[in-house]
Amino acid sequence: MLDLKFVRENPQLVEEAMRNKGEEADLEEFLRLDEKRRSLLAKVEALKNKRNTVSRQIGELKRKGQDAQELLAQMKEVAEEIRLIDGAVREVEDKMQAILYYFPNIPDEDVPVGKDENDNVQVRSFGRPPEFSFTPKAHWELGESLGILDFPAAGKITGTRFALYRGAGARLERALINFMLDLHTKEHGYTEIFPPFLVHRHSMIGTGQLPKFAEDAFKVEGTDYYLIPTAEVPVTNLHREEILPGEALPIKYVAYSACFRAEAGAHGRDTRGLIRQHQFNKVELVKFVKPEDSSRELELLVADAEKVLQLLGLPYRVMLMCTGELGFAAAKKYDLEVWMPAYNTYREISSCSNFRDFQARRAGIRYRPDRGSKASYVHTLNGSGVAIGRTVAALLENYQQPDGSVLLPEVLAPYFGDDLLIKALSKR
RNA sequence: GGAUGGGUGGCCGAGUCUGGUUGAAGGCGGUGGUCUCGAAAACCACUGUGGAGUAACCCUCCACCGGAGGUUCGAAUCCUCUCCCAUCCGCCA
Repeated sequence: MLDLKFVRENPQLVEEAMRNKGEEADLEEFLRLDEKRRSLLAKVEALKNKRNTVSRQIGELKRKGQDAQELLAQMKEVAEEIRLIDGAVREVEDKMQAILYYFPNIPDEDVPVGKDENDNVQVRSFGRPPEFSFTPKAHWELGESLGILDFPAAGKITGTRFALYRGAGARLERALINFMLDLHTKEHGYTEIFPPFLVHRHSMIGTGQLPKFAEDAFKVEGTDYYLIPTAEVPVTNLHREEILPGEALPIKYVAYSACFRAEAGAHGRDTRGLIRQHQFNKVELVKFVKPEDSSRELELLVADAEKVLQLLGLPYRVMLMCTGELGFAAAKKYDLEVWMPAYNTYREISSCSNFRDFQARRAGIRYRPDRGSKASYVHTLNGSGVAIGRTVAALLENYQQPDGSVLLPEVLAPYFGDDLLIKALSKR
């Protein structure tokens, strides 16, 4: 959420941000309502002042046992007038709030202006796509022939866009979660959080999933609970409506969670494999930092996520997202894209964003720079560190052998077990 | 699910029965000062947030005692609804 005063004083910047991000909200109506609100406030506050003054007089008179009938009658009218204008003010404010929630965050100045993925800028890359002496198989083919991924079974139990992992597949998923959590806690200084997977509406609003993206979320019928689309939601809201001491910053959390996404509007895309699921696992990094540090902290966050892929030996590239790909709440975003042999291209495996004070304002997360000084909003950042399902897919495809087996990288041995070769079992 | 007790400023904690200078006693913490070679202690002063007016972080006014309504000239205080917390009982992984 943007600051009301910021919008009032910089309408052209808001306009520009909406244009570049491809977002829409009624800025003109908003500014008109703002004027109306202020004129109403001037009126009603003068009346309230009168009411307060006279009410005090009435109290005084009553205490002395004198008659206050005349003032009482007079104030009855004033009270009615106040009630009317207050109602009007609230109506205007509700409308303003509704629009304010729909203004996107302002992109950083170094974010390239662009429309779609073709305008993203590659920042750097790591590793080389492996060369195969055979035609590499897609991960779902490998997974099925190895007996470690069973999509038909998931379809039978639940439906499309769900996966069932079996045997070594299930163990690999679990191993990756632990590998990433250990890396970020032991090497990168994050504190591990295991959050609730269901949150209420205020949390969803706090991080920006609501009200605008309601159709992307799963809501539990008959309750006010939503299945989290990412651990970002519970973990960022951990400090909702709090004032953090300045010396506590930066705060760095890492959390594993299952993630649930309706994937509305993604019909027909990535229908096969692990790439796009209604439920997937993810290890998420979340930071709360001082405003002056957030640009640097984003770079560090990206580096922490990259470390995962480097250790796993997966080729990837770092992309700086253009304005059109930034998303609603982010001011700047890098995507990590991992090489997928069967797709013959790079696919997103991590998304690292700086939200500046956009989420913090919505969620009321502040800090006190020094003891005794005024509280102001923190900056929040988060990024996948990284998506587990897509990592499994990438490992299967990149480490596949001519005979259809998969040889996992050494670094996973402590988590997966010493036998890193996944072979097809003859059983059925 | 049933019963009871609670939610007040950065924190603790009065006030609610008996509505009226109560933005809210007192304490802690914080800031500034006196004292001191310096520090501690003691003492003094200051110390919430948001909004409107304004060139303005001076000032004036308005709002805020979990949240939303209501009664009233006037609500932290009375009424209704709701959320959360604690304890006990029941149920349960």
